[in-house]
Amino acid sequence: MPAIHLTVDIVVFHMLEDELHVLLVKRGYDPFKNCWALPGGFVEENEALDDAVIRELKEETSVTDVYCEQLYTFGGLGRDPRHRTVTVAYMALMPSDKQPQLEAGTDAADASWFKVKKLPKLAFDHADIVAYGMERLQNKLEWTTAGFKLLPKRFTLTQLQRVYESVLGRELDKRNFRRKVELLDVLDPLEKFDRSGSSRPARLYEFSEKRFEKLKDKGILFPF
Amino acid sequence: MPAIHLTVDIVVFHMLEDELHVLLVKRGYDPFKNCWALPGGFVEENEALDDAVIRELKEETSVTDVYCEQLYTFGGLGRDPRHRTVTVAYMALMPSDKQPQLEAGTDAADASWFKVKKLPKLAFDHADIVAYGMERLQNKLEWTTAGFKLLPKRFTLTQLQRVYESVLGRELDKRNFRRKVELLDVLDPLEKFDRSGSSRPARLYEFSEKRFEKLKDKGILFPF
DNA sequence: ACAAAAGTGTTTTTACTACACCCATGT
DNA sequence: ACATGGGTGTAGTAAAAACACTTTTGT
Repeated sequence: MPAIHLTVDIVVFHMLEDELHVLLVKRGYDPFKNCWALPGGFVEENEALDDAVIRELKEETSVTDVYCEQLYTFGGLGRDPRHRTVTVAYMALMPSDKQPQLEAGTDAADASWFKVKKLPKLAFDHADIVAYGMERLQNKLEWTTAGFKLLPKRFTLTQLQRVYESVLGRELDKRNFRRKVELLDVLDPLEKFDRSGSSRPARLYEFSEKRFEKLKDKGILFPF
Repeated sequence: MPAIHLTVDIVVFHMLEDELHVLLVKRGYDPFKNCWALPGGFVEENEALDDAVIRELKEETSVTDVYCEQLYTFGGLGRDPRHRTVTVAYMALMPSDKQPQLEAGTDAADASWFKVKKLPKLAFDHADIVAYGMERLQNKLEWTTAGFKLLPKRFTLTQLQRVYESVLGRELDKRNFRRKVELLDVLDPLEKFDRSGSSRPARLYEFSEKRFEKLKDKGILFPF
């Protein structure tokens, strides 16, 4: 059998202060020592790919139960200067109410969040992987309910709009956005309000899985 | 290093008699001896993933220069009863004017085309892979110019419509389809006609890469 | 009272759907 | 002359885009 090393790398997206961020770890060892890179690591022999992702996420953020999705497998020669390494890239959507404890893992000296608009130089071909993840997230946003997976359980419509704006990289019209959301009919309005701002309180909403399922039954798959 | 075997499997799509077909090979060895399976094989240590696909395609069909695209990596446990095997699935679009010579490869006793509507039982999880490929092709058809890659250089509008109908699995309105194609403005009409039928000859067209590039410059990315 | 974000409708434009007949050729 | 697939236009409907003011709270 050819000695091909198999790893997973994860683009973890997270909303901080109305801006989309990505989790990076500072590498403690060569190659690319002290360089920022995506969290990830080797796949074990008796471990499914998806389980490797869950394990790595837990090791580096102590967070479980986040949405994960496979992106693409990068298998060119010369990705890793030392070995032939093929990596299966994933993205994860971490809700903004989860408080990840960024722990220095085995081969990670440090970890922190970076705005997708201002990323440092990355190790390996990880810049390509992040770009691919962004593209996927942008597409998913318009076809699926991925946007809600970046928000806490209760959120305001403006928060939701900020997710869309930050991911798509452009401003959206408030009224058209809200009409579209209302038409979708997957949000439950609450009798609670966000009073954290210094202006008129904003109504809080919850995403309703039940209503979303009804849409699918009607054949209206992803009206977003 | 964990002993994980890495393979590629390819869903080769091809139009035959106005119907979408998939290439399958009959396995000569266990596991799944005499069972139909997707063409594919092990990735070599000094070979990029994409090159492995090209090599396998050439070995089994003697065809080169076809459009290939990575689909998904299947990495669950127990896919292969003997080893831990991770496979990177690809799809290929073979134009209907390429005449593949289906050769009995090293581990393929036989090879032939099957209508996607009437597939036999497949080895491993290859049925899942074909289903995934179909889904991808259907999506690509509406957003990209993938449809043209299944046709010969010169084709009639009806041929093009048959591709769409066969991939999407439903009939389309002739006039609406033709208006949409005209609006796209990526076809060059020729002063040649297809006289193979026993009725009025149909005008032949060529896909124009130049015009397609212009669309992209205008920001109209994929109007299909 | 004022600053700051929340909330709310209408019009215009554009894309999508449905639908029926004549045309050019081979046999 | 006739059978066969090629070729063409219009009207109705639904979705998308552009656009400005009033409301409610905290300070």
